[in-house]
Amino acid sequence: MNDSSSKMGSGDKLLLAALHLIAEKGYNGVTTLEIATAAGLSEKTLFRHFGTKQKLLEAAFDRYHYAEEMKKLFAEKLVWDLERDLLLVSTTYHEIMNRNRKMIQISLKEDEGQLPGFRARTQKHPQQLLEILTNYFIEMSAQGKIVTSNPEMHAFTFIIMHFGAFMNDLDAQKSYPGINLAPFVQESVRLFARALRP
Amino acid sequence: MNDSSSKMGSGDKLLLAALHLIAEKGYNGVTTLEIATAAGLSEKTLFRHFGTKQKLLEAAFDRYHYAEEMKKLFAEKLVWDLERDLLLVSTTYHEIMNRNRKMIQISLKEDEGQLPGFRARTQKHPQQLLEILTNYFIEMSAQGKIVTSNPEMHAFTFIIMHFGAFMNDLDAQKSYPGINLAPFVQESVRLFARALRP
DNA sequence: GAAAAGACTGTCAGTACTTACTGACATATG
DNA sequence: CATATGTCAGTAAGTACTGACAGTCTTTTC
Repeated sequence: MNDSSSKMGSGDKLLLAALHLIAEKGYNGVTTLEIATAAGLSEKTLFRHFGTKQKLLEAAFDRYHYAEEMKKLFAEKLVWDLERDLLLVSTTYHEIMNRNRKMIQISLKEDEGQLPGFRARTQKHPQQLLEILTNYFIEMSAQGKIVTSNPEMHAFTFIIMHFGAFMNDLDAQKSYPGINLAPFVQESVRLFARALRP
Repeated sequence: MNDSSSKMGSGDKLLLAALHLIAEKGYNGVTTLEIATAAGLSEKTLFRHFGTKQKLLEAAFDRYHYAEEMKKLFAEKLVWDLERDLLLVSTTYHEIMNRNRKMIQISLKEDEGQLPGFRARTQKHPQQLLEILTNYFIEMSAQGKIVTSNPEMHAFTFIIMHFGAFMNDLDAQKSYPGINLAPFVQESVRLFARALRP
């Protein structure tokens, strides 16, 4: 049950345990004692490090939230081949979403009131991706390589589809347990490419 | 803040208030006093009706969970015209998901441990739909009306796409606030029909 | 190398607050 | 009278958080 390979400092052990447990049972569903025990430490140590339970969560968020600039990520990598680029976009999407998996779980469970700014940060990536993909579709359409009557809606459709798949995958108790991500990504990209071909 | 039109019985007022608040703040994030007050009643009345907080939630679930047999719903309505049928499937999907909106929010926030059987029931519809749509694609393919190399995966893709859109719409703080459901449904169906055309 | 100092942690007892839940009694409504 | 509700006071448990003290381990210093 314990991520704490013995080399980690106490602070990190606590942060990881907190992230793990809060993602699973919600902020109000976990006690500070539980978190400390899961980290293999005493409750006292938890408070010595972070002062309050709230600050512990905030610290965990600051420490383990990955936020790259996506535009740079794509600026050089797009090769203006539809299927190839869509595959790049979707795998990148799933990579980032997976890295922020726990964060996303938490922001789904807690309401905005108690976690100021939490949502905004977990939603940054999806929004950037939508912009990028919309512009990509517009340019591809101008180049005559695809047909899009509505670039933004199509970009949204593409991303929200992967968002759905990600959500389904997020939970141990998922709705569609038989389906894995990798083949889905492949097939969905193929499908989309077919839909947009001139 | 109050749904309680004066004609409702106390029991229902409480159930609705509970549903509303738990969906918003989570089971552990709401107190019995809050629920009772929101219903315009005293806490005592709450306990007289339901005994415990747990039973209140369970009662709310039993009372407000809509679970029709989807197969019957579609048996007569499908007309074997791809675009028309996909539109029917997706609008029906969104209708049912919307009716169970609060339930789904709750089952997302709480972990399985505390709500036995909750998940299973909110996931019943999606699973039935996948079956129906898969069989539909197989039959349509046999009739030569569409091309599907992988009917189940394509059915999954279609549904999970709408699931994603539903999730995005579920929250006040959604990731893509500019996009409405109705036009999305239209466009996504058109797109899908294009992708599967022979 | 021994000793002293400092940093980190555990134990334990305890406080203050919240919250699910109860019992006794009064009130209203039909 | 019967049923449904409100008020109020109170209990028992859980939980975030604190203070005092002791132990261990590492680092510094003579």
